[in-house]
Amino acid sequence: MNAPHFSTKQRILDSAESLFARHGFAGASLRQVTASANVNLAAVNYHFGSKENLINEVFRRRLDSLNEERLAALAEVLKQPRFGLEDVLGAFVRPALALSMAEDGGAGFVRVLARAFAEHNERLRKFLHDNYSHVLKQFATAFAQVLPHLDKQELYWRLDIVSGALTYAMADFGVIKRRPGMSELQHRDLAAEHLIKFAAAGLRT
Amino acid sequence: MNAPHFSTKQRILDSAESLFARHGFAGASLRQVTASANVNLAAVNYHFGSKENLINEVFRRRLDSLNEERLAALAEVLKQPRFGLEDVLGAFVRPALALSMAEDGGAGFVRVLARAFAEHNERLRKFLHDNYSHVLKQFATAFAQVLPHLDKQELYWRLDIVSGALTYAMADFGVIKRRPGMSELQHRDLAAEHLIKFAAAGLRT
DNA sequence: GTCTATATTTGGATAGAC
DNA sequence: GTCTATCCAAATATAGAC
Repeated sequence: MNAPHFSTKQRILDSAESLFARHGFAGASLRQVTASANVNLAAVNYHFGSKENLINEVFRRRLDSLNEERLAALAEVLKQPRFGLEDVLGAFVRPALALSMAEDGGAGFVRVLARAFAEHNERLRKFLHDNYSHVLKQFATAFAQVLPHLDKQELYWRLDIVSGALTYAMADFGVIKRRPGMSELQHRDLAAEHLIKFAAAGLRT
Repeated sequence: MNAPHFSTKQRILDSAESLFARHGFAGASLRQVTASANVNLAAVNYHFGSKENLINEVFRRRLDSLNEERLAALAEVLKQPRFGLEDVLGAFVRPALALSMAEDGGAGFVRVLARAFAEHNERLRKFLHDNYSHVLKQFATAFAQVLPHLDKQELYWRLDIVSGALTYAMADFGVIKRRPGMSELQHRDLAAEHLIKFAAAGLRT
């Protein structure tokens, strides 16, 4: 009859994610994090070594699965004989949107992601590049196929801007309440449609 | 033969703007700011009273004129017998885009603005609301005229999301180098066109 | 693996001389 | 208006008992 066990590490990650979303990486202190997680201050350094590494692990926990889902969705799209810009965008947007509307705190993480874009932090960019650049690469290849008129350099900066704007928008979408009489799924699909149309306009022309 | 005189206050504001853009409000310390401005540490509290108030003044210095320009551009639009969504968006986007491409450090400020959106900081939101809510209000009225199918609540959250995404995109546009053989003005107009199309897609439907 | 206690650094703010 | 010196709070990190 015990409550399910949540490890100290898990609780630290949950609290850190939530506090980083609300106050930023520099703005949230380890004291706030450990207090909110009901663990001892020293636990962070024991489990993660440093605040910097804790930040990395907050990203890794969600990005490993999020990016797997994105790549799986992209693989499905690529199987189709004819696919368009909206299909590729869907593979990028839908998994993140699902996360931003999840019950388990995923909404907080998307806001952390949005912060990471706004920060342009060198150290963080390096970590993300080291661990997930293959995802960006595969998407860039797919985008190049459906946007053949853009040269490589132009494509890259547009993707950078559009993914940032999209992430920002998704971070806010998590907060939007759905219309009464609309199912969770309908709400998500409608949001995805809007976002995809939004992003497509930023990439085409 | 003296170099033009820049006051201590000006230099502090310049340095603060640049450092807030790069490291965030919590991430940039007053020691960094004063060192970069070549002024004494105590000067910040003498001239501004507190770090919090320094942040406010960094915003005020640019937003007063930026928002004036936006309102003037909007007034021009409203004079026209028939105007559309793109016209209203242009009045919002073009002055900010000009700032983001200015020589005098305005690019840094647009990145500070983007951070403010990502932060969702309560105190900062209150300051911006207290000082500039009349601008948002006038634009919201104009947007309501060209988007009559959206109810008030829906319009408001869309404006919030779109203006955040736009600001994020503009912050990055400042860094984009223009194509060789394209004038400064052509480059800016092209960027504005893209951004307006981008935002229009997020608002229509 | 978790705690208390503490070392060390850094940051915001102020007092008081000039 | 500007400087030096300093106070005090808060932060990261670690040492060592349990």
